[in-house]
Parts: sequence; structure tokens; C-alpha cells
Amino acid sequence: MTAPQGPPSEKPRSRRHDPGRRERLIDVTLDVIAENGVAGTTHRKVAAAANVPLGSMTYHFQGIDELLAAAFTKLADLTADGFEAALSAADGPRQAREAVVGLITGDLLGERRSILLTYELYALAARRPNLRLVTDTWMARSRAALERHFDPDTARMLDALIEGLSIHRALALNPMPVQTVREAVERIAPDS
Amino acid sequence: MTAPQGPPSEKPRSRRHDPGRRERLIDVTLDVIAENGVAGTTHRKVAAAANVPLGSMTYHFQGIDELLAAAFTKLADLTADGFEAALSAADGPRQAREAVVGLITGDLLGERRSILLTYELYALAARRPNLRLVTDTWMARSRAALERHFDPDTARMLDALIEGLSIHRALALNPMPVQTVREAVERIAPDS
Amino acid sequence: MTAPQGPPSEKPRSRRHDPGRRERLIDVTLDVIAENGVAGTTHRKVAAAANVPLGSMTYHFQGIDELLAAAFTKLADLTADGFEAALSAADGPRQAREAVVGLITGDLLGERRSILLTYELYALAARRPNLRLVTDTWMARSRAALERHFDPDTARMLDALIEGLSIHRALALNPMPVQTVREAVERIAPDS
Amino acid sequence: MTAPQGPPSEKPRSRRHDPGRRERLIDVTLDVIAENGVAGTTHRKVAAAANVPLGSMTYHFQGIDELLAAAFTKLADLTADGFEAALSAADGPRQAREAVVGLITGDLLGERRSILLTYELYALAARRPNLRLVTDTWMARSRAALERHFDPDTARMLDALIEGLSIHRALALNPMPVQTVREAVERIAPDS
DNA sequence: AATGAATGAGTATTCATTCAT
DNA sequence: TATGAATGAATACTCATTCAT
Repeated sequence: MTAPQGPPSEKPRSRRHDPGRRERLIDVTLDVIAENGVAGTTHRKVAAAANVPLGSMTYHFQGIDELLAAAFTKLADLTADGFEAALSAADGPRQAREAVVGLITGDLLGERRSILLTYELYALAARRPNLRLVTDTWMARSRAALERHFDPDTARMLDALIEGLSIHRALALNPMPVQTVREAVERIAPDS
Repeated sequence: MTAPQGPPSEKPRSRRHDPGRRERLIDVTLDVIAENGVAGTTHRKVAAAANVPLGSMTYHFQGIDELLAAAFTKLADLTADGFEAALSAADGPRQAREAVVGLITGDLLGERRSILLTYELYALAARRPNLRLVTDTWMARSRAALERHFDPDTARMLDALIEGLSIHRALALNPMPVQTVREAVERIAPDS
Repeated sequence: MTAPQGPPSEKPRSRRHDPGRRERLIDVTLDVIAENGVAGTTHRKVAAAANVPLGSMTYHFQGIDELLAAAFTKLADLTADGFEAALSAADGPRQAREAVVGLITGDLLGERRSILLTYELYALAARRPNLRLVTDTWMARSRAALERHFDPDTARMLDALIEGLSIHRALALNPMPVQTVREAVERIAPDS
Repeated sequence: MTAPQGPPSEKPRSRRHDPGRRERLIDVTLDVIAENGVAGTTHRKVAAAANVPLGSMTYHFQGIDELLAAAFTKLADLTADGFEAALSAADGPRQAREAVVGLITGDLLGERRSILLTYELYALAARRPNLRLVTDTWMARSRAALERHFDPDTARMLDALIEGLSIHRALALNPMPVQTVREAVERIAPDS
């Protein structure tokens, strides 16, 4: 299981043919995780879903751990990008609050697939130090984005509230209505 | 996997008669999940951890799905019990809020295991309808316990806040201080 | 379709006194073989089909080999009984020939279940000396019954013809018409 | 399971490159079925007999069903080939009849294996539609080969007679003498 | 006499990974 | 460089049988 170590240099990135295959594999991996969970994600399933020969999986990725790490890194990066974009566009606390409401009830965080992938990431990160880096970075970016509009404590509270509301909206049989979400956000971050 | 160290003459226990084995297997399964994740939980690991022959696993549980379901059901039941107990003991909104703060900031080591198991449950429940029943029941019980002290909307908000704060405390490098937790709870559920 | 495993299953009725159980188990075993083949016949399936506790299987039969032997012995005995009865009732070669036609095209040998069980017996008997005894006895009885009406050589030929025609009728998409069967019998055993 | 005896230095064969392995596995499977029956034919036994790693079995065949189907298809094809060849070589009804006698009474050792495998096929085909196709094709080819020399009805009767006589010769303690076989064939297909 | 519980050997199959080409 | 074939370890699960009660 120990990865045979080559020269401890940068990534080979010598993919002259079919560049973008690596990227495609990462995207497909997220789909496979969303459908089967980390437990059910295998080289075979990913290769089949990406229409790529099995033998090429370990050619592009050292092992399945690297594949999972790459996939979750991309998930975190994209999600944090969306988060930042939404908050950057807001002007003033009122708009910022509304942006938060939109993130919770909208597609980015609210999407079933995203939430689902996030659980999988959390569950895995708890046992994989390299993924802890991913989640830490993600949380830091979220908080920083919130701190553009709110004081640090409020930002952290809001961050946690977003997390909890997103999860409950995804799990609950009858999700909390938008108006209640707005009310919660306002309680945590009232008009000063 | 280090061999469990004990007195040298750790006999394999005359196992022919072993009442309560089923219950013990469920407990051990939660330990194995906490350590290895659902993805890494196998009949073999559970059997070894419980000092039980492998063939005994599918005698007591139809398959590994039933084993996982039983384990997560127990987790949900026990956690909800503790949740209810803490809130039942509270007298008046002030004590109720403090009970909530206590639940969020409770014993970190023990809590870490719980949170970790909860991710695994969420990730699995997303794909297993029978586990959705477990999470639904759990959420309903939590909300009902909160509604003993708070109005329904506030109860739902608090429930989500608890969820988010617990997760972030478990994931964060430097967890949110208790005082900030208390402040968040008070903002959501202010002194009427 | 899987046999109910383990303790949580429905209790099979208090069957403490159940005379004739052994006989019932033999009959049920033939049904199970007919449906699943020898390869798919297990103590569990028979016990479930007979609504009998698993542990009682090896109480009534030394092992699964004895169970199979008992079942196939009964099959052979019953079939030979029917064979003898049909031929005993015949008076004169004409009626004997017609009896043979009836056996080939009728229910006793023609029945799908019987033919199917017979294949299984033949396949097993090839490797189990104790079952060779069963097939030998069966063949001897058939031949003796035929020799009541035909000379020894003709009897053996007829016996083989019956065998082949029964099989082909069972396997063929469009079975040979009765009239052709009759013609074949008459060719082998002509009106002297 | 006797170890295959050879020169003491029977190397495990540098197996990494092994073209024709699939075909060899099919042949070996027939041997294993002949010796152990379908019920006793396992991936392990076939892999061991073919000196091939266990994991290789499901690489070459989707599952054990596909392996069995491939093996029985080959059996049917080869046997029908021999049948056709023998009858094609015959010139005129007299030679054709003699060819049939030869097929029934042919080499006992080799024949025994064939008959035995045929039972297994029949027993399995009764429950597996894909194997019904194999037996149907086989029967059709046999009949067509016989119809080169005999009228359709006689061909079908002969076909059944061959079946029955082959089985009885394989099962009987003292097999029917060749002369009696010849007599039976002549009765079914007399010199017009 | 009868059986629920237990057990270790065995089953088909899947898997990440290796390697010769 | 890319990959089809191969491999051994692991997986969930089934089984005939044993045994304490």
C-alpha cells in the first residue's frame, strides 16, 4: 500500500496526448462518488464512467487515494469560488445577508449532490490528514468571504449556521422555508 | 492492525454460548466505523474486534447492510436520548440555552467520535432509504425536545445551529470558544 | 428467495411433535431438487420449504448425502411402481405396446419434473456408488416389467427407446407426436 | 485431487503472458465438470486444474455461469461435429446404420465422459434458458445429419434410440452387446 | 428427542495495482 | 506513452455440520 516513491519533484505533468483526460477523470470521479459514495468508488467504475481504459487510471493517478484527493480538492475549490463570488457581489450588510440566504437555499450549497459530496468529504477528511488541509482551506476561505461583511465572531457563527441549515434542508422531509432561513440569518447577523 | 494486547493467556473465550453477542456486535461495529469509516468497515474487522468468528456475522445479521443499519440506529437512539435528557433537565429558557451550549461544546474526545459517526451516517443515509428513516426520526426527536422550551421556528433554527457548530468545532483547527457558542445560541433564541 | 437467516426470523411454529416429518422432508427435497438442481439443494432450502428448523435436518439424516439418496430412492421406487402397474394391467402384446406409448407420452415419465429429476439422478449416480444401486434396481425393474410381455432383447431395446423418447420429448421444442411414438414402439416390438 | 505428475522441476509457468488461456480454461472446465459434476465445479478447482490464478477466472469469464455455458457450448459443438462427420462419411443406408451403431458403441472410456457431461448439460439446461439454445441446436444438427440418410420420422426415432441406448450402455452393469444394438438400429431403420 | 446458536471451511466475485508490450 | 491482460489479496456471503441445552 506504500506508494513507491520516485524523485520527490513536482508532478510529472507530461501528458502530451489527450490533455484534459486527467481533468475529466476528476470530474467523473465526483459524479461516481455522488452516486456510490466513497465506499463504492472504484477505479473500475470511474474508468467505465469516463470511458477510459482501466489501466490508465493508475497511469494518471498514483493510486485511488490521489484520485479521491484530487476530486475533493476540486469540489472544495469550486464551491468556495462560488461562495466568494456570491459574497463579493454583495454591497452592504443587507445584500450580504441576502447572499447568504441565497447560498443556503440556492443551487450551490443546496444542491443535493453538493451536500452529499460534502458529507463524504467530511467523513473521509476525519481520517486523512491530506484532506484535512482541503477542508481547512475551504473553511478559511468561507470565513474570509464572510468577514468582508461581518465581524469575525458573527462570520464564524454565520458559517456554522450555513452549514447546519444546508444539511438540514438536504435531509429534512419538508425543508425549512426560505423566510425562516432569512429570519435565522438576521438573528445571527442583525442590522447593527 | 496491532494485535490487541492483554495478559498473555488471553483465551479466545469459550464462545459456544455467548448471549448478548448480537448487541455486542452492534457496539463494536460503531467503533469500527469510527475508526475506519463505512468504506473500511468489513465483516472481518468487526468480527476480529468483537472476538467472534467470521461466520457468525451473517448469522446474526442478514448482511452487512443490516449490520450498518443496526449500528446507526443505535447511534441515533443513544444520541437522541442524551439530547432529550439534557433538555428535559432544563428548567426555563435560560437553563435550556445553557443545555444547548453544553451539548455543542461537550466532551471533545467523545464528541469527536459522535460527529465523525454522524458524517458517515449522513453520507450513507443519502443513498439508503432505510437509514433515512433513522435520520428523520432523530431530527424529529431533537426538534421535539427543543420545542419543550422554544417556539417551533426557533427550535428548527437552533437545531440547525447545533448541527453546524458541532461540525465546525470538530473540523476546525482552533475550535470556537464556548463564549462565542453561547452568544450564537442567544442570538438565535434571545430572552423573550 | 434467500432462506430466512438467523434469529430475528419468524418462529416456525412449535413443532415439537411431528411424526412423518422424515417422510415429508424426503418429498420436499425432491421438490427442491426439481427447482434448484442438486447443485442448489441445501439443508437450508429444504428446511425452509418444509417449515422445519435447520438443526433438525442432520438430526433426521446423517448428512446431505443421505438426504439426497433417500430422495432419489423414493423417486426411483415410485416411478418404477407406476411403470410396473401400467404394464401389469396390460393383457397381450398389443395392450403392452399401448401401455409403453402411454408411459412415454403420459404424465409419469413425460412430466417435466420427473425427467428433470431423472437427469439429476443420472448425473449424480455417475459419481456416487450408492446411487448406482438405485439406478440399477430401477433399470432391472423396468426391464422385468417389460419382459412380462416381450423377449429379453426386445425388452432392453424398448427400455432404451423409452428412455430416449422421454428425454427428447422433454427437451424438444415441438415434441414428437404420439402417432410417431407408437410407430417407433411398433418397429422395435412388432407383432410377432 | 492428485498432483499432476511431471518432471520434478515443473515450474508454475511464467504466466504473465498466456495467450489462449481462455480456450484452455474452457477445456479444463469440461474436465472438472466430468470429474466433479456441475455441483462440484468451482472457480478454484478450474483455476487449479488449469494452473491459473483464481483472480483470472472472472477476468476471462463474467461469472461462473458464463464459464459453464462456454464449456457446454463447446461440448455440444464438438460432439455434433463428430456425429456429423461419422454420418457424412457413410455412403448408403447400410453404412449409415453401421455409423450409428459405431456412435452408440464407440470408445467406452471417452464415451463415458461424454455421456456424463451430457447428463449434466441436460440437468442444467432445464433451468437455464441460454443452455436450452445449446441443446436445441445440438438436437437439430443431429437430426439433420440423420436425415441425410433416413426419412424425417425415422431420423427422429433413431435420434431418440441413440440417446437411450447411449445412456443405458453407460449406466448398465453389463452393457448391451453390439449385436443387439445393431439389431435395434435395424428395426427402427430397416432396409427399405 | 429436538433445536437454536454457533463455526470454520469454502464460494463467487471485486479490487487496486502491476507489468509486458 | 498508454493499455490490455494479469494477479493475489480481500470482500460479502453460504454452507454442512456440530453442540449445549
